[in-house]
Amino acid sequence: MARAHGDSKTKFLDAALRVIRAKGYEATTVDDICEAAGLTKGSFFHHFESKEELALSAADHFAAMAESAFAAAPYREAADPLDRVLGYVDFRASIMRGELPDFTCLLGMMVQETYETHPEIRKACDSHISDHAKTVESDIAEAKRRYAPRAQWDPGSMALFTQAVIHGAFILAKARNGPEVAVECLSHLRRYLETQLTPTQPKRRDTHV
Amino acid sequence: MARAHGDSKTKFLDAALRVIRAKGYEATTVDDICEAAGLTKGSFFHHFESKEELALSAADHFAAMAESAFAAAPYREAADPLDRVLGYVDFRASIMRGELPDFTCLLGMMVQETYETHPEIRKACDSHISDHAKTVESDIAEAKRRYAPRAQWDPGSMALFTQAVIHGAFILAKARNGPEVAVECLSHLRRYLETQLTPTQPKRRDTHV
DNA sequence: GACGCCATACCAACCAGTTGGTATGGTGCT
DNA sequence: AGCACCATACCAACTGGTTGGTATGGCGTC
Repeated sequence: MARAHGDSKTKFLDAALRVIRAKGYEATTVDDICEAAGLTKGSFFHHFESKEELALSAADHFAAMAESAFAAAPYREAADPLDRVLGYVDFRASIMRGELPDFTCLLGMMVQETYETHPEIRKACDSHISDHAKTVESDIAEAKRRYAPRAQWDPGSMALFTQAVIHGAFILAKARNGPEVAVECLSHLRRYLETQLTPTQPKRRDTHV
Repeated sequence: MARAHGDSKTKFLDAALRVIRAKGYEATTVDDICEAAGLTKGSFFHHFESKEELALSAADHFAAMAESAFAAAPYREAADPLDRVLGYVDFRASIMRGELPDFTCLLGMMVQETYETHPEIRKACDSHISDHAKTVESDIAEAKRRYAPRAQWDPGSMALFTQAVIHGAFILAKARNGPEVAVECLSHLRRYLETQLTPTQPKRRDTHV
C-alpha cells in the first residue's frame, strides 16, 4: 500500500475501460494503456501477468461499475415492477450522451473480437452479460406476473432481448458515429415492453423517452 | 488475365470474410488471409494497396453477397408487404445455423472495432448497413400504410430497429457461443412487428419462427 | 533490510509493407 | 506464322518498426 497515490491497479483498469472501448481489444497495446494510466510497463506487468489477464480484470471492473451504477439509479426505487422495467430502458437511453466510448459496453465489444480467439475472455463477458440480464429478468418476471401472466414468452428470453437491442443499438451508434439512432432503438424496445406487459390497452402510461 | 485459376482477388475477399468474421479485423494478419486464400503476400499487395483497402473491398464484397442472397430469398415474392417483413425476419432466423463466423455480419463486427480508428471503414460499414435497412424499410412502410397507417413510429426508425436487434443477437450468440439465443431474439422482433403492424387483433397469422 | 511498487532498458517474435524477380498470355508488327 | 514487347499476376525473401513480455535495479515504507 505504499506510493499513496490512489491504487495504480485501478488506474490501469480505468484506463483500459476508456482505451479498449475506443479502439477495441486487439488494437489497444499495453503501451497505450500505460500511457493512459500515466504509468509504465514495469508497473503494468507487476499488476497483471498478461494482456489477457488485464482484459479479464477489466471485464470484472466494468461489470462492478455498471452494477453499482444501476443499483443506485432512481428507477430502482419504483414500487411497480413495470415502472422499474420501463425505468431501466429510459435510464439506459438517458445515459447515451457525450462520446461513444464513454457509454458503450466493454463486454459486448470485447466478446465480439475475442469469442473465437480468447475463450476465457468470451466466458467472462458472457457471464457478466448474463448476470446483468438476470437483474432485468427479475423485474420483467414480476411485471409479467402482475400484468400479463398469460403471455407466451419467457421472462429470461425477454431480458436477453433487451440486451440484444442495447448492444445492437451501440453498433448502429458506432456506425452512425452518434448516439441518436441508439436512443430511437430504445424507444422501440420500450414500446414492445409496454405492449407485452399491458395486454389489452397499450395506453396506460406516458410513452416519451 | 493470366494464371487462369479463378480470380485470386475473389479468393482473397472470400478468405477475408471467413477469417475476419472469426478473429476480428485487427487480430487477422495479412498472412492469415494469404494462407486462407492459398496465395502469397506478394499477390496480396498486388491486388490491395493496404490492409485497410482490403477491409473496404471486403465490406463491399460482403454487402454484394448479402444483397443477392436476400434478393433471391423466397419471401421476396410474397404479395403482401407484411408477409415480406415477417418473411425477412424468419429468413434471417433460418440462416442462423452452423458455425458463427458463417452467418454473422462482417459489417457490424468491423465497425465496432474500427469506428474510432479507421474512419473510412466506419463509413463503408455505415453505408452498407443503411442500404440494407432501406430495403427492409420499404416493405415496412408499405405494410404500415396498409395495416397501421396511424401508428406513431417512422418506418425508417423501425427498419433500423430490426438491424439493431439482429446485430445485438449476434453479440449474444457470440457470448453464448451458439446461435440459439439469437433465434429467440428474432422471435421477439417478429412479435413486435406483428403487434405494430396489425393494430387491434394481433392474432391474424401464425407465430412460429 | 526486506518487501511492495515502479521505472528504465531491453528482447525475441511478429507485423504490414517492400523488393526484385519469374511466369503467363495478349497485342501488334513483320 | 513467328517474334518482340509488355502488362498482369504471382512469388520468396527481406525490412523497419512495433508488440507483448522480461530483467534489473532504485526508492520508499514497515
